[in-house]
Amino acid sequence: MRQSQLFTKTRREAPKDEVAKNAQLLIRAGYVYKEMAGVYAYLPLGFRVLEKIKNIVREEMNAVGGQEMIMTGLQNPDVWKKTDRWDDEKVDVWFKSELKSGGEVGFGWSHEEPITEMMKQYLSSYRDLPQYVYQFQTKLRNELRAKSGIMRGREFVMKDMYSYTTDEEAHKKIYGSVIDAYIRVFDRVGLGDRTFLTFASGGAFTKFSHEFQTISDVGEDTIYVHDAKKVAVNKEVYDEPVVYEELGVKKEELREVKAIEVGNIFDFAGIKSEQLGLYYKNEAGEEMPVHLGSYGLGITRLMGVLVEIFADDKGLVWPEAVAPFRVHLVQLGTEDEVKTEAEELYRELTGNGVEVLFDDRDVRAGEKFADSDLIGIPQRVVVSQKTLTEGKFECVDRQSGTTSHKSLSELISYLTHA
RNA sequence: CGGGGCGUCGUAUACCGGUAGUACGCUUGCUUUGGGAGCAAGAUGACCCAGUUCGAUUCUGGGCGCCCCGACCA
Repeated sequence: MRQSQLFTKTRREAPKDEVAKNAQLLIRAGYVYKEMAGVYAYLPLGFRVLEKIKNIVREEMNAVGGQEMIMTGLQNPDVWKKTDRWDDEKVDVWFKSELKSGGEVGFGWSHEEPITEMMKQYLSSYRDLPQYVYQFQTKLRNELRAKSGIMRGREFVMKDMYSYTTDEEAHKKIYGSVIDAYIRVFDRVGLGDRTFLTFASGGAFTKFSHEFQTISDVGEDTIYVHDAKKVAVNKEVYDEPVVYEELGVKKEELREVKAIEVGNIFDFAGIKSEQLGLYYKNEAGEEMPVHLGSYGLGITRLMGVLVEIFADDKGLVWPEAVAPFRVHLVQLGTEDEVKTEAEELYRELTGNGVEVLFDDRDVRAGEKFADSDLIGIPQRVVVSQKTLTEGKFECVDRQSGTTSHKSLSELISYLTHA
């Protein structure tokens, strides 16, 4: 993409009321636009990052047998009444509205009820099971207080998967597979070494749930990590001896850190199915509740976490797997030779499947470099008289700052194989 | 929801009970071109409502919005 055609612009300063690093940088670099408190639009650059993250998650969910679909944003109150979660006293994040034709609707803050209700149409025999379905949905939550930029908004994108299985045993199998899939997701986006499978409170349904917590000072949670075993315990269940039995670790071996929840997986067992009436017939013809598991992963929050963890004092630094582009091609100067070479390189790279943001604007070098640093694309390739005289291009790694001079063929092989 | 803070061109930031200034951005022109350029000329602003006052962007009250701390976050 040509930067001269990108409608967003970078800014020198962040709006004064944005304090969160993720919001400051994402707004300054033109990735997001704040519509209102806790509600952000994702502009072309931000959209590309989201899509990169989603595609990684999508691949991993498909790999464990997930079937992608999409539920509705508007929800039927009747479904939630069956599980006693329509009442504002029970769920305090509801957005609700009235239909002009009469009656109420809810705005989806979660989807396990509607999906399970829907599944009654399709699951009736053990032969229909197991099924794993997932979606990327915009969740709407009437949070009392939005905060931390895109980390905790009233509107955010989440991947939620649901597993429908015959029994505990089948459930455990997929549950374990999803844990592995999540670990791969966090590895792939570059957070593997600081993201921990964490024991947490199970709420009303089970004794424990599992969270995926990424160590970060901006986190809202306190967890206790066991580095060798790569597991952790959330403070909320820290004192329960059962945890240590399950984990097989000693309390003294843990260290306390701040962390942010990026995923949460949950075992509903048969409870929700019983409430909603989702039963199947087993081989003996007996009616059994379908065993439900729920697997959330915050897509937009993950993007915020990546900003918080990798950004430096010059701006964003994207891990390659989620960067909006692979290469920031920067043309310096407007001489014919430079222009021709830059255009040629742009064609060559895109022709070889490399995603390129081409800064073809007629602005000064300092501004281009500053913008390039701020936008945070992994590789910067500079085309200028300075290196053209030796037939080379300057290549700068955003994260390390390492600079090298490469010929066209070296550059293409470097960018297409690395 | 409890507590605190803040609303001035697009952004940031001054000042003031009496013509609202600066920087960046934007428009036009010339120069400049490897780390957010220079000169010149422009365009653009007081969140809303009420009160006090000869006069309110400024003071008072209410509303709305935004941020932070806490609570909340199956």
